[in-house]
Amino acid sequence: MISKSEKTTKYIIETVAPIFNQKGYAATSMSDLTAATGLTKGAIYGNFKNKEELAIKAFYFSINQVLKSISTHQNQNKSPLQKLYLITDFYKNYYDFSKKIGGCPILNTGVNSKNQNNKLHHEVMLIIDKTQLNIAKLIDHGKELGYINKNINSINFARRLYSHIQGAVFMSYAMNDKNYLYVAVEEMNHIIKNELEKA
Amino acid sequence: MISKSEKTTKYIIETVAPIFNQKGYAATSMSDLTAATGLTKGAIYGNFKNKEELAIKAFYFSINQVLKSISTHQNQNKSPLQKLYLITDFYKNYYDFSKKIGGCPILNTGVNSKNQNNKLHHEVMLIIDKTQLNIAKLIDHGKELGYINKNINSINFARRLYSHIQGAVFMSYAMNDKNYLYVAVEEMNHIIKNELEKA
DNA sequence: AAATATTTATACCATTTGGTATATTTTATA
DNA sequence: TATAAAATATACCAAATGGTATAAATATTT
Repeated sequence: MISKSEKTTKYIIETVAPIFNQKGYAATSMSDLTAATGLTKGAIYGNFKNKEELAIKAFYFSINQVLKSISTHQNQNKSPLQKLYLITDFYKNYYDFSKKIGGCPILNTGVNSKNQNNKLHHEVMLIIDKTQLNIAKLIDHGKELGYINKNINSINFARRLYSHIQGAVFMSYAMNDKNYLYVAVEEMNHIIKNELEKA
Repeated sequence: MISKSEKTTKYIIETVAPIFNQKGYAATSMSDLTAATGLTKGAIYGNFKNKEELAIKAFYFSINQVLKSISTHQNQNKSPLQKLYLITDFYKNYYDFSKKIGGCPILNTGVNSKNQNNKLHHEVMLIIDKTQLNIAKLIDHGKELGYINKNINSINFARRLYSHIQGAVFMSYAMNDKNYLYVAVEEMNHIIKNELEKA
């Protein structure tokens, strides 16, 4: 059975995650967290060692919301090539999706933690590496099944794709304009079709 | 003649700009600024109304360093098409260039100021708009001179280019890897050649 | 060089910061 | 239901926060 403390721990992380995501670690104060949760510092420090531990767990929570949603979206199709298209398709709604969780955790924490919080920055790099590797594996799988051109470099293509996506994520965020995402998705779909798909 | 106070005002802005750029407005404290400049709060508040005014002037300084360098780089050639290639070429060295000024001011301030400091965020949007418009004008000029395909949408192309660049800027920054910039520049040059240049 | 104006340093302000010791309340066990 | 255990609230801490009044030092003007 789930204990009370486990529930509040979870509650704190969920409540606090969008705040850390939006403001960044340094700019988020303990009073921001107590105000949002309705709990006191005693309660928070009873469940977490310090602000940093909470920030890292909040980052995990935020990023897992993204990764889970992508994964669920991809389950619509078994084909690795179609799963690739489902990734770009996912980002069509990423402006509204990320808004709900306080922005893109990779973009925000990637920028905010650089030269500021090594642990957080390290986590960001791990997630990016992992995500790119997953895309590369998808491409490899597509090669095996004969859908994807064998003479393209999987990891390099994955990096290009990810870079392209994050550019549109930043632009739509900074400019309050979903269109950057729509256009980038169209462009990426073209690239997948022209460079990846076997004629 | 240049007065003493004008010199110190300039000195403060220059010294402080990379710090605001790196840490963001909220996470930069007055003691960060006094430590970096070697001046006291009295001196700083004698030259600036408050922290925000200094932050905005520091942002102008940082962004102007970027814009001036691009402009200078572009002066190598008169042709609008070649000037476009000189933009992408400029970003080949942007990892090292931006490192010297505390990172990309557009990326960093774009992320840090969102939902945090409306004045700064507004400035970021203005600069992005202005930059995209300049690229679009370059394309228009290329059309007039007959180098560039007339049936492509200038501003839309400019937005795509800028989005692409910022994606690579973010990735190289977050991952400490210049290669994202190199690859993106190659890709953009291809796109310019294939979509823009008249056959 | 003397007088004036400006700039910088010092010392202070109330408020907030992250964090903790302890008292109180709530939860789980017997 | 009584008791032990765990979680939360209260009250506090020293240090740091942005900002200011004023005194001291430095430029500028006459």
